[in-house]
Amino acid sequence: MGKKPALKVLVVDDEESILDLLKYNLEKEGYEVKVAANGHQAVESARKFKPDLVILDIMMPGMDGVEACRQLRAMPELANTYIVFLTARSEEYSEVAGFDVGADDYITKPIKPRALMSRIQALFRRDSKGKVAPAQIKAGELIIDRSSYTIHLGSREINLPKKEFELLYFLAKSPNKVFSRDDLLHNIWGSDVYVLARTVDVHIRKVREKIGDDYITTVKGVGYKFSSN
Amino acid sequence: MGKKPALKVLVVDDEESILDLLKYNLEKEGYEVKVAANGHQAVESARKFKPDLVILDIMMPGMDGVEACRQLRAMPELANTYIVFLTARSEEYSEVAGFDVGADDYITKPIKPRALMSRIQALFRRDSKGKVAPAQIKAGELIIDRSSYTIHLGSREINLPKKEFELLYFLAKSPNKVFSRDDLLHNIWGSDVYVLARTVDVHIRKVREKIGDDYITTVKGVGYKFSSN
DNA sequence: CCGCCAGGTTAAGTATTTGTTAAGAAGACG
DNA sequence: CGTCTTCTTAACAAATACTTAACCTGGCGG
Repeated sequence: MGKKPALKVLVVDDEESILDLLKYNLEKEGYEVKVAANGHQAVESARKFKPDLVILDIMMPGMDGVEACRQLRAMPELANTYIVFLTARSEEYSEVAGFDVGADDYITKPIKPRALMSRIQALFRRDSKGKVAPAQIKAGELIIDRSSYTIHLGSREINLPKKEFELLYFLAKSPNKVFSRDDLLHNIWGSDVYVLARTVDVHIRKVREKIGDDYITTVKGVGYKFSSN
Repeated sequence: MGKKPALKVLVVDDEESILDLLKYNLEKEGYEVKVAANGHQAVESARKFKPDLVILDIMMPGMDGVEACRQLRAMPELANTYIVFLTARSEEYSEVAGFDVGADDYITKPIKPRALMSRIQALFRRDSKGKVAPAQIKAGELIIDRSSYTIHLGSREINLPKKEFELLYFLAKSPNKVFSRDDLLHNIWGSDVYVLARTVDVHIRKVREKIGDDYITTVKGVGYKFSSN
């Protein structure tokens, strides 16, 4: 799984306990979180922070959530941002008002952390589906099939562990292009994972052991490439 | 690529405000929309209109959604039509009833326009991949029969509980394709059920216990797949 | 020749993921 | 209601993958 940069979430509520609860849970899930205590702060923070998701309490002193949402929606740089309302169970009326100003979902208090996290992941999931990663790559005798997560070499089916598979897949996706170890680490391990660059060598070796030495070429002093001859 | 004809949606609800809301949003997305206020109108309209999708309120005076669905499903010309139920959040029981009569999805009120549109697009996207749920799947010694909710392994008939059956069926429907635990949860448990991903493991184990270890393969770090060797 | 550098190879320890079991919760059913 | 089944969670065991470190090899400049 190529890790992506952390998704950014802005949480807006006037109750500090709610902010803490959400911040704690979101960060535990790997999101980058900022908080704001009212509508004005929210709008201001959003402009700089450019969150992927704003969780917005409807009832707040000063600028309320609905108005804040309207202003957020007016910011073109937040066109792809999800806005989710927090409402007390009773304030049903707000749902309607909320969707009118472009909210994507709403969450009723009291907050159930696990359900909430699940829901947020579902929101983002839709988004990321739109990627164009070929499901199958062929090169000579080799077929790399992402949907079944298997490799075929001639008639033989080979099962690679995740990292090895991702490594081979990543290289094969751009044949003949050389990637440095750091490129590979960044793209396959993720930007926030700290492992030694030599780890790549070991994985390369294991892949070669399984598919032969013909497909991955070492470019000394630079890195590795997938050769399609 | 030439433009395709607009997809047709029939919305059935006894509340006019709901009809308006859905019609407005669907048309904005480019769908061709017709509405009906009750089950009878729905069935009648569907016969002529041949919608690609019917959004059907469960609770309606006169013929209710479940019965309407049954009648719609009985129309051969609607074999490829999706039927989605609208339910109030509380009427959980209806889910079961709904799927029994052949609904493809359900949506809880209150309606969240953007989320709903996303979901509908996802439905149609699935369609274009050409997946029509087969009633019977065979693989080696194994026969999975959806209509009787049983499986046969060689000459032995096995009864699986619902979740285990759905899990096996879902995997077998796309042989060799790997699904993450989250994929499985969302497709089998539903999008608003919050259970731990590890729950899937336990069900997988129970299925394996009954049909043997040969059919479901673990792809470490990724998920499970049905292997059709 | 020698020593150095980059990568190859191996093996061991560590970490992560999955398998398995069991117990309790939640439902179904009479 | 009580009983039985199914579902979910938690805990521990087992399997496998990942990372590191150490050593090996071959090329190349001094």
